[in-house]
Amino acid sequence: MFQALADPSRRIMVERLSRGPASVSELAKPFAMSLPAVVQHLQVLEASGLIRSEKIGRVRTCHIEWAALQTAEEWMLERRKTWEHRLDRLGDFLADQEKG
Amino acid sequence: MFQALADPSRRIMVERLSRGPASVSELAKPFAMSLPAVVQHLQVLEASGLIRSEKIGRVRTCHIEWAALQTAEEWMLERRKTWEHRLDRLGDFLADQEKG
DNA sequence: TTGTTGGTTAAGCATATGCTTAAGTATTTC
DNA sequence: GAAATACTTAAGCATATGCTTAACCAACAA
Repeated sequence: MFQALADPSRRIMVERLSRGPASVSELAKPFAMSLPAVVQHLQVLEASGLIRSEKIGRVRTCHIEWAALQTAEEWMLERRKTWEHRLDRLGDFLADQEKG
Repeated sequence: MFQALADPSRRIMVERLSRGPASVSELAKPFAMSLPAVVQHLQVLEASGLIRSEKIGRVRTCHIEWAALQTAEEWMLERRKTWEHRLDRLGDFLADQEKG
């Protein structure tokens, strides 16, 4: 999932999709690359769970799967919590030093 | 930066460092890979701004650069805000439909 | 001063990644 | 039904990535 977000083009696609669903060719517009390349990126995003897509007629529509993005956000949060907890303990230690 | 977090080994290193600073060999312990491999990972992390390190005597100590992790977290947040804003507008639209 | 520890440099290698072109296949639209 | 649209499949290719081994260097420690 972090892997999927590692590529700048894919992040742009996610940004676009956070503004609402879009078709493959719509997503391809801002890029100079070929359509198959775009589709490959979308496959990576879909495999990672970050987006979902369904095909109606001949157009495939993609949309964000919010839950997945939340997972990544939670990982960050978890790191920060640990970090802050550590700083708290350090603060307690320093306060104890002062007292004692 | 997302690129740096894309690798599982590097994420484990960041997790370890969120619990406090550590030396290179300390960070290497949980891994089966060679020391140069670990150092290469640390170089990627440092280049991305996620960690910093300084060498004292012969031991290099690494610690998290919190600001960078925050940047990634903010990106996620930004996506969610856009998404929620979109849902709000959709809600307004539906409410208007109901009234009209 | 000799060895050990902690890390660094350099070279090489296998696989993964991001892209391309060329040739399909369904669906509309005219 | 012919042409255009919206992808899809397949093959190939250049570069990046993650790792290895082998040698090296600096700082302690015995």
